[in-house]
Amino acid sequence: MTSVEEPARPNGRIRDAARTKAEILDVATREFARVGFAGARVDDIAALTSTTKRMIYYYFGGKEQLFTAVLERAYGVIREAEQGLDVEHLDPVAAIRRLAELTFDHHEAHPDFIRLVSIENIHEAEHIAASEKLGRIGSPALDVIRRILKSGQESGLFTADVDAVDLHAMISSFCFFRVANRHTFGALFGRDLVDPAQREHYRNMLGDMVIAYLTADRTAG
Amino acid sequence: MTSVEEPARPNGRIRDAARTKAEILDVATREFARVGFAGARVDDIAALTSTTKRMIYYYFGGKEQLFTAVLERAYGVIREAEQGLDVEHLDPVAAIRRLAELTFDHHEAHPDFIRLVSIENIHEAEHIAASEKLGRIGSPALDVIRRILKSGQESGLFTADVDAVDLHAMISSFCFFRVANRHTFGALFGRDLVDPAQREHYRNMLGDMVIAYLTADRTAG
DNA sequence: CACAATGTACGAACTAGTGAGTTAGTCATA
DNA sequence: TATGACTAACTCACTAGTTCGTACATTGTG
Repeated sequence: MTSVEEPARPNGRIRDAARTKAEILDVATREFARVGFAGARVDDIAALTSTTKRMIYYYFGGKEQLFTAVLERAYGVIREAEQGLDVEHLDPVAAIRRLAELTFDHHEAHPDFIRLVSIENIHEAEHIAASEKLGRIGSPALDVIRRILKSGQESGLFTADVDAVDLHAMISSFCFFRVANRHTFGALFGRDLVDPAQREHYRNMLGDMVIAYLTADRTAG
Repeated sequence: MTSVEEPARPNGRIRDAARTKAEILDVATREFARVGFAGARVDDIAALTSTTKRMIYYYFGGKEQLFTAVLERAYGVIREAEQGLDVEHLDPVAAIRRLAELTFDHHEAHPDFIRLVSIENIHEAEHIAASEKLGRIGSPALDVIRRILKSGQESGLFTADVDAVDLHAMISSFCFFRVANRHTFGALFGRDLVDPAQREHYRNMLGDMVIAYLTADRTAG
């Protein structure tokens, strides 16, 4: 998330378009994540900024476009995290585990992002579809998975028939569910999946699961 | 007048409280699942029924309680499906796979339920918390998992340190994500996780993953 | 000055919820 | 079985309060 404390302005410039836009995005991210798109109020978002509602319309055009801008930035953050991943020097097993843990850590650290994605799915990804920016971004994680998978399969460590997108879905499933469904799961089963005391346990469980799947003998029917 | 306590009016059902309530619940389920709690309009729900908005307030008290009633019924459906599960005669590996497939099938067959759960998580499970009915229901699936797990661990087929709630979370993760995040995943990675042609593939993948995890050798660090 | 950036005030449309009255079905009793 | 009291089920019209969006005025800055 871009921080509000922007470039140290020597003289306190009152007018700063970039800062105003960033502040609106910060607040809107929090509000949309908190109560959803329909639940969020443009007036409330404006009130939580140091500017006015007029600026939201001036810079973003409307509530819908504001939400799209929020999504674009949120996806940008995870893409950046994935890009910073360096696993080329690791063996395939360790590399996959490291990648899974990156997803695990990112999802845990960004519950607002998880909520936004849940919300966007309720809206059948219409904002992603409407966004040029989001339409054509790939996923660095996917590229990494492809490379690790290939290397692992060539060396015979991994079973041959595993697809990169599928593996990404598997890893995301676990990490996403743990954060997204924390509340219903906790209420129904009395267990907080995001309890800090259980963090290492679930982090290991994810890695174990993925590695077990990748290295399992699948001959038995 | 042979007064049967069943109001068995074959078709002349002008006034039928049970029917009216059920119809409201049906429509409300669809609407809440479609556009979320805040996005749903009581007037719209009423318009989609053959009764009036006043009846919603008459029977349910308000929008919030209507949503809770919708959730209660939706959770009841999956509980029933779980209750119908008969895996006692199977060996642990087959039993776990069968259970996982039941979850897989139910989630796929009830996307509205998945959406409602997503929505309820955005609301931090406040309706579940407010519901007496939902507060004290257990999960038949969990009981089944406990029994299978114990048997599998005693016979040495499964690794010893796996917990039933954790395994349930793992299975649910995969099944839930596939349906809930279908749209964003599809938009970003160009793959429809609920494509009928891929159904068997993902169904097998789930079983393979769970069994691999349960039977993996976890000695290597 | 020109124009980007910002603030104020307002309104049309919407939205959850209600007040008040009506009709259909039940039941006790003569 | 006819009648009238009673109540659950239902209809209609209304309102108080929101909510998104905008017209218009103003201010700071290069």
